[in-house]
Amino acid sequence: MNEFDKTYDFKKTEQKWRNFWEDKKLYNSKPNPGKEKYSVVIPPPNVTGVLHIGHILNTTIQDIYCRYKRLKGFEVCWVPGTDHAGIATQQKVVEQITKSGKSKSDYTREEFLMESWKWKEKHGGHILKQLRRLGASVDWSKEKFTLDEDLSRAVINTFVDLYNKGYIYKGKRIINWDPVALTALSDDEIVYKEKADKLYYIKYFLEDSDKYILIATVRPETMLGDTAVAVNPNDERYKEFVGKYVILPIAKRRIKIIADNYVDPDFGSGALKITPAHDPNDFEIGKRHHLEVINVLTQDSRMNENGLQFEGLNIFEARKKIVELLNSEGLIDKTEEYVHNVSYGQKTDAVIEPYLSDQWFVDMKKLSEPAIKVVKDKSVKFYPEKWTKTYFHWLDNLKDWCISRQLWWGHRIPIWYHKQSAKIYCNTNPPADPENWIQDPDVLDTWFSSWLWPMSVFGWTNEKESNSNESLDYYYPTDLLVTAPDIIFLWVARMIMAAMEYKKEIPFKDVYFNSIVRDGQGRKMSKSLGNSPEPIDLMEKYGTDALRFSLIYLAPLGNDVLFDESNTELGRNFITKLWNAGRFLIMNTDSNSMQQIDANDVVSVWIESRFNSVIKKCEQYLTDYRLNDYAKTLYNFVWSEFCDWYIELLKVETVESTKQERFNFALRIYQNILILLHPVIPFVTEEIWHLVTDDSYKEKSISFERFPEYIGDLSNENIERDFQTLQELITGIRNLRAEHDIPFSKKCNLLLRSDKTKFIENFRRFIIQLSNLESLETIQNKSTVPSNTVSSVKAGFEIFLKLEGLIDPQKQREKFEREIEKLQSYLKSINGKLENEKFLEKAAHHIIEAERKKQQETLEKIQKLKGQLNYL
RNA sequence: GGGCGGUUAGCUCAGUUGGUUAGAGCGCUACGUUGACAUCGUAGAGGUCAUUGGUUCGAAUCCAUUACCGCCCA
Repeated sequence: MNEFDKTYDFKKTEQKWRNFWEDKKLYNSKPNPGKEKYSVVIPPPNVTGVLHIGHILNTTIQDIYCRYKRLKGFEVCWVPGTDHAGIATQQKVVEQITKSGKSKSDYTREEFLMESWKWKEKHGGHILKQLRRLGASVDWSKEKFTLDEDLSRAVINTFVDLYNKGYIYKGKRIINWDPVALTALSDDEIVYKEKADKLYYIKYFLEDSDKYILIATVRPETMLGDTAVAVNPNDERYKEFVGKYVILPIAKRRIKIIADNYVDPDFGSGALKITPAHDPNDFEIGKRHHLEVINVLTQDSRMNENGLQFEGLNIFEARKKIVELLNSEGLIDKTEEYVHNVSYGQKTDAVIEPYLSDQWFVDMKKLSEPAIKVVKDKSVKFYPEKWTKTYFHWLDNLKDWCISRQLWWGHRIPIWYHKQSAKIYCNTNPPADPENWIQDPDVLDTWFSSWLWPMSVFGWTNEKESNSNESLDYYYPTDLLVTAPDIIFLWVARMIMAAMEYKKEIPFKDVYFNSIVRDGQGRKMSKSLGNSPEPIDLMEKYGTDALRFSLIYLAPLGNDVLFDESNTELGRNFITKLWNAGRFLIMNTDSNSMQQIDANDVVSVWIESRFNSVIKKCEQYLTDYRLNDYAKTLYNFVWSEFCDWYIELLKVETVESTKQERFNFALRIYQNILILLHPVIPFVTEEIWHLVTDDSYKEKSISFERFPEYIGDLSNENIERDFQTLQELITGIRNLRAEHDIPFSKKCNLLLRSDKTKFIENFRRFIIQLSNLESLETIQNKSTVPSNTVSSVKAGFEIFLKLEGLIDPQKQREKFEREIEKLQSYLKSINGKLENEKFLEKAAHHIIEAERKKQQETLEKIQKLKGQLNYL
């Protein structure tokens, strides 16, 4: 047997148990028809990802459920993996290439992909190593990657299938175009910076009229692509113009004046030039009004052939020339200084151009209907439920999903265009005559593979024969998904859609949206702010279990958690407490045999009753996904009951049972506490488990013990009530001592006035030892007490403490008067209720009874205090 | 602008279907090393539950209003 050191040293143990679990493949799973399964798929982190505190919370929650269900006897399977993160990975590879003095254009697509795979082999999966460190009880043999051969097949087959069903189409859309990198960017790759610009007010004359409308714009160079002028339909100033035409300056084109609610009458002149090719809002307006779309820019942000005499100039030169020309024609009414947000490419620092381009879309309408239904009818349950509102709101306002990305790293779109004809070929296999076709260069959005994840990790490839296999049939649908709420649309909703489309079955039963972890000031953890504590550092400083426990303790269901490094102390201190309790028990136990011992003394019966209710609470909280309550329940029980009271009571010699019986029983309770705590703090509970069990457990893990069961018969209300009285009495005595500055080390003489002589005799030894008394005398109610005592009233007992020195009667009197006053105001509020006829008429019976009882007790206490006051 | 959520002790937060003298951790105060534990023990101080109004015998809890804060979507 190992030794219990004075404090728990996680550095010595964590690695040991991590290896023990992994080497023995304890958490590997295979379909076992004899057992009920519990399956979870990890939200695949990005291969370029590094562990942040949010992952710790997310992973710990999944681990708690996997470990809990294992302890409940389920066949648990937790699948790990990563996604290929198209944009992020490609960026990393480009960075690497740039560092070596080359550029992406020096590589062919194939060469670039080889570099990407090399990068992935070298750096990818780092985050999984970090999750391993966290103790995640995943099945490593099932690790998946979204670019794995079979998962890729699922993606391509799904594209082809949706294309053939007519759900996928190609369309024009405004995207963020980086004119330097020559690629579309996602919104995440853009930074906004404030920029001082000029707002030009340009006169657009009405056709055949000397009236004009003023148009305010910061981008006059795009006016060559204007195809309408829009005003707000409620704007009285322009009502008469709607439906008429203006002549666009310079281009001299005739464009219509339209009315649209989008226009803000208070901005600029209240009239807006509409350039559908160069502004996403204008594009939407253009669609609504069937406007022509005229692109005036090239891919590198120069004026194209539609730029007339300005063709070839970049946007800044063109702007200058156009303003000059307008000025010379007297068409500029005024200019204003204007500060606005301009988007720049994160990497290139180029001004991002909203650019119209061809993209692939999924028509989401039909896919969304079953997805709404299964959440509405609670086949899929959200925890906390409030997120269903966000979910429905999004689905009700669903837009089509743009799935094409101008990248090389990812699943290439299985579309080929015929070189001569306009024919399009869509198939999982390339055309038979590849020389006559060109494949679409784009790849699919990474989420287009993630949305298949709960199916594809179990071997589903969207081929007929893959619809049923041993793994899929056994593990699917999964039981729980734990994820952050910010990807409810990007991921959760789409997984449900894909599952309903292809499996005709939900992908998971429960969805737990974990808290967002913020810093001490409530800011989201972010790399640029540098406010995220490095989880690995915290794990090294406080221990992995301490970090896990602290986060769970602090993260209530549904609220964000503000996390500061010092919070980790909470978990560390708790673990030390738990450790020391075990250490003490072992120090006092001869054998650590695992034999069943029945409680045969009052203290054991009490703790068993208390522990029994803790089991019930823990199970309920786990079922309800109230993890911080689960952690708090155990924290409070271990610290405030097991250690503060039970262990202290254990130290008291009684005649009822031998020391060995008492301590062996205590050890049994303690072992069960370890099992209850194992899901949240796996390392330390495994370590202690091996210290408090005999050699036959040497090769076993606590992970496969049985979760203790709640047994109604073990609850004993009478004994619990007695112990509550005992605790109040002892606290009252200690309190009285503290009030009179009697150090705890000094033994006192005590007198209890009460008729509950039997109670006092039963608990005499406990009262004496836990209050450190020299003597304990009992006298009947109404007996007189010797002078030179200080007193108080607690739990229905009158407590008299004999003092050696002089007593200050004035101080005593004031104390009593204060207390009586407080009780009387309390009594008044109770009387108020009991004298209220409506209360008596309408309140529930047990509420009234409780008030009567309170009234009675308060009256008695006041009486006793008054007696003591008079006695002074 | 639309949607969702929050406001309880100095700080961070619990408070489950309305019925407590409104709780916890940290911090604070006093005392303390009795053979598990100073990463500790014992005791204590500290709150008009954001505002205003309503429903009710009874509101931190339900409804409405206002103020402030946060998130998502445009």
